[in-house]
Amino acid sequence: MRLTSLADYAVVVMAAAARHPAGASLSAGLLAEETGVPLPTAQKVMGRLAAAGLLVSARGTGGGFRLARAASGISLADIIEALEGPIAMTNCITGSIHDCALEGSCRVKPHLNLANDAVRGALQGVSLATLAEAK
Amino acid sequence: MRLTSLADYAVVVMAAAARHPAGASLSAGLLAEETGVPLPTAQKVMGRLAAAGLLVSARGTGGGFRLARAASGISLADIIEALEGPIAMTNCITGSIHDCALEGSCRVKPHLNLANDAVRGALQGVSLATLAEAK
DNA sequence: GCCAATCCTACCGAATTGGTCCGATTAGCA
DNA sequence: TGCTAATCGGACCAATTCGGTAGGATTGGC
Repeated sequence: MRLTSLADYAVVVMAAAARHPAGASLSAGLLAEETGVPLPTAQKVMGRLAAAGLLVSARGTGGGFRLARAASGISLADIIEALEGPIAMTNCITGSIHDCALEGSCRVKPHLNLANDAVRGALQGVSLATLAEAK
Repeated sequence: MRLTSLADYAVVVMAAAARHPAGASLSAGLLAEETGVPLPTAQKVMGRLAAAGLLVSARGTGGGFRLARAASGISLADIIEALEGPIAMTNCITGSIHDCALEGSCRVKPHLNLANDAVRGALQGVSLATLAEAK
């Protein structure tokens, strides 16, 4: 139940980006310096955030990243899913993967489904706008 | 945000144990057969559950495990913590570990604290008694 | 006193993660 | 119009943790 450090960095970087005026072009170097995140790591994190559609990237001189949508429309769950994949406590939650030998006879799965929804809801309830607030 | 497969197995095994009469001596082999969990894995999982105080172990012939307390007094959070350690989304949540270079200047930590409490609360709200129900 | 059953500890291979480096692309300028 | 500088994008590599296995220690029964 711990998120990876890359996801952790992603939250910090996104919060820093949200403090800038909307639409501004933010390079990985700038945000790395503001947050203290090592530059190479920031690059990787922002690349994945862009691939997930949370950031829009522009290459070349003067390029950089900007938020794909308003900070209030991005949730903590969105950021975590961008780095770690779907929020699913167990493999059997996501309908596509079926590598659990117990599937079918498992008697706790329905209950875990409810618990998973509760966790996911808690993370979706936190918006990036909230995370960017001063304190 | 995904729990390890050992923690997943622990939930299944504990739920199976909770379906037996309270106080009965349950060997790892019995529960492994009932749940479909491989025996060596079940042994390891139950050993950790005993170390965490959720199960009480007895050695020797006729020995085995039994729940340390009533199923209604054991939460999903307890089981997960027994296998994975404290439920803390980030390292900086637990007061003892301080290996984050951003600490002190990090501006999102207070918000993550709230999110972490929400997740933990969701898991503490699910009792083993509920997990053991038929469906 | 011996034997069988059971739990406990230590070890090993494998997969994911975290980090680094180099190449591809674009805008600006001479 | 060609060149340079700046930036993103993808590929590679070491390290940590996870999952599984095997052997040893302990206890109760015959």
